[in-house]
Amino acid sequence: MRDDKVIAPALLDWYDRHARVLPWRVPPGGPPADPYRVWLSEVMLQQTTVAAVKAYFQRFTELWPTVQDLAAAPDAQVMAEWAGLGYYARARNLLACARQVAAEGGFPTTRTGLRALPGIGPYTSAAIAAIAHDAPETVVDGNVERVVARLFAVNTPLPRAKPGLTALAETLTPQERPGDYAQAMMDLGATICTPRNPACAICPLVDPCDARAEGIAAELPRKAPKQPKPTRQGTVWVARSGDAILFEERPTKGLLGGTLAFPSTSWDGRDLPPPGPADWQEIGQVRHVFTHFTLTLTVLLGDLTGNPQRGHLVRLDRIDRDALPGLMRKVWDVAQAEIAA
DNA sequence: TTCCAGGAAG
DNA sequence: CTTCCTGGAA
Repeated sequence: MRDDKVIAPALLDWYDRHARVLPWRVPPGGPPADPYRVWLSEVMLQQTTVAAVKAYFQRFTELWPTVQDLAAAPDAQVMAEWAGLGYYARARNLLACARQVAAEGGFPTTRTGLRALPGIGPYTSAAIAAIAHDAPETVVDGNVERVVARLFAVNTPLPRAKPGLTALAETLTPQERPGDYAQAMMDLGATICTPRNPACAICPLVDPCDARAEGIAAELPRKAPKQPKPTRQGTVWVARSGDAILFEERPTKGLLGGTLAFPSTSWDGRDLPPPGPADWQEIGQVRHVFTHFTLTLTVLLGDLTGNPQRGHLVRLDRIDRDALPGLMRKVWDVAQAEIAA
């Protein structure tokens, strides 16, 4: 019978030598990390890769070094700085959370207290408690699910396996250095125990790993088959008026909520009229893949011949491509190419 | 070109 | 259980 007690010490020993160096990280065994920086990085890392987050984290901490600074920022500036990172509800929750924390004089120190804040769920609450306060909380992200599924050779497919994997993960969390341990688990998943070709030959946990023993490490965790994505259609209007272009804020709830956009139909079958009178010309199409559907938008360009029905005009030299979400950047690029031609 | 990884909210 | 995006790998 395997002794699970060897797992945490072996992993911590590996982490002391191989911890990833990241802008929001404190070295192994170092002083506790700043809760604000841990929180900001973890929220950005929700559903986002480390590589994509780095530049955004640098920029945010430069603009807003403390949670009080962020709390005082205007909504539109935060949305613009977040543009391109995706899942824009995170940005709205980020600001709501910052304001609540600033009003309360600082971050809660317990997982339960953190869990009550906007945008902080089971993963992020455990991560902040463990990393910033060295609390013995069990952090379970996609990396940890994979490592644990392999260590215990769990064949149940995700997402059904999740509660069991969490329970198994909890049995491994040490009382010593739980913060470093949490980061070590995630580093192991990100660099050694990878989804496709796990580097078992250099893994510090190769010895106790059941999946490795059974030769099924690369097949775990198993996943339920996924449904095909439907395709949706829509129309987007790039409306010119002299040296200005028509934009509008999307409603705060729903897809691309609160972001800056070109006026468009609703994409769910409901037809909306053009934002104003113009001789609309079709100039191309853009394709964009969301989590649950693929969207094809037909791009129309036109010069307004009357007052727009909605939105507001932005002068060409004031348009900031980087303040647009990915889909609207594609639309803008199509329009730019046409305007230049 | 398609496939896939990656948490929270309602 | 459904709704939320993007970029990097295959």
